[in-house]
Amino acid sequence: MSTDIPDIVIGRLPIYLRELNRLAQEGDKLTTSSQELARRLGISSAQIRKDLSHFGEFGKQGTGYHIKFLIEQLRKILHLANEWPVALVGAGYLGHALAHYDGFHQRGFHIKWIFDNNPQQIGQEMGGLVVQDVANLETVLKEERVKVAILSVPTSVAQEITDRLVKAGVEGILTYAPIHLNVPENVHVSYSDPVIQMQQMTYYLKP
Amino acid sequence: MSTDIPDIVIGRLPIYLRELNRLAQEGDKLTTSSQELARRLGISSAQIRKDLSHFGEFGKQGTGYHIKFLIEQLRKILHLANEWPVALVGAGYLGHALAHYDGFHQRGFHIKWIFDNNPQQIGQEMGGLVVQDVANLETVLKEERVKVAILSVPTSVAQEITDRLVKAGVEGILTYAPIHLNVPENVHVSYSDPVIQMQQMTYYLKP
DNA sequence: CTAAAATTGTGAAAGATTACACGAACCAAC
DNA sequence: GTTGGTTCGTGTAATCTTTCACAATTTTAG
Repeated sequence: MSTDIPDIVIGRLPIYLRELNRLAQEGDKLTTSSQELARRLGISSAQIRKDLSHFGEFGKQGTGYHIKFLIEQLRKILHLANEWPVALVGAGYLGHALAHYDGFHQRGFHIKWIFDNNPQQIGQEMGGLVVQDVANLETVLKEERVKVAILSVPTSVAQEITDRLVKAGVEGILTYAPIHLNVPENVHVSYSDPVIQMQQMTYYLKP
Repeated sequence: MSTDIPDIVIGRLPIYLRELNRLAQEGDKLTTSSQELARRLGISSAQIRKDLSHFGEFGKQGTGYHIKFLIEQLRKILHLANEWPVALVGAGYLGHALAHYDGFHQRGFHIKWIFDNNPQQIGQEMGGLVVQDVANLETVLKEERVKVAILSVPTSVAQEITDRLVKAGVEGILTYAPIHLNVPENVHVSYSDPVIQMQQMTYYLKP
């Protein structure tokens, strides 16, 4: 009931969760249907039902899904019941933007530490936190048992910092560095490179 | 030879291109192989060969691929021969980071305009550009025939700005707003929501 | 109470993607 | 030249993913 669920299914659950939260906030109704979600997300209703069916029977025929109940179920499935403490490495422009983004807090993540190696940055306040010396990375992460980190460092040091994060016990990394990272099998890496996304789009456009 | 190439194949081409550029920069050799690329990117060599075979025969048995030649081919395939002018909408923290990111320029994109609706921001310099009033969005985009835009605006106005971009002729949008955007069929949207990525990872982690 | 409408969960079919494995081509060494 | 080691491109098989379509259940309306 657990490990054989396709990654691609897991990948859609947060999107369902996000839309369900929007529905809950709109506050028009208590329930929704796979069809309504499908219409709002531009995917098929059968896929939504099939995806959810991997985890249980959350709906009711004729009625659909109770919004708040399904939100709770998805939060449990995705291990979002408790807030995840997150370390941010790299306090450049992007790190700055991430530190100030309030979307994390509302959706299960709390950036609690920011690290950089720039003496000009260390000690400065940023998004309610104080930038710490990256030299202390291992100490803090081990002590606080931090499991997830966000990487917004220059490409040249991305692999090196990754190795240090992994050694310090981190098991999930969201990286903005435009390179493939080598990590052990038990560590999950999620990539975000805007240029890759742009280059995928331009294939479909006339120059 | 064109429209029947799977999206998922197109999605990997920029990743190959990125790694090829790294190889070219390292400057050790003139050629590489599907095996070397595969090892460096963590995917199978057969997949790389199959993907490339959709577009032609770029390699040579026994030798592999000429790095610079393959880079040129991929750039053509992805329509990166000429630089794409890009409009950035939203000059908050994230817009700020994007405006200062030099990775665009090096890889085929040039952010040429920044728009915002905040009078405090309008007229200010940002990443070598002057923030313009979003009221002028349509005028500028139509006049300059801008095809791609990056959206870093608050969720509340994302759909509204999207509609305006589409009306002004934009056909590719990279959005950081955490909602699904409704667009006509001919418009391509690429999503980037860090929380979605984090939530996908936490499924695989013990809380 | 009954009939019509809505909606789920799912087995089976269809479709898409990846991996396998091998002939053909090329190179290097002797 | 011939041999041995590489590597590509690709037809086929295997695997994975999506869609279809329908019985079962629930709600709504008369």
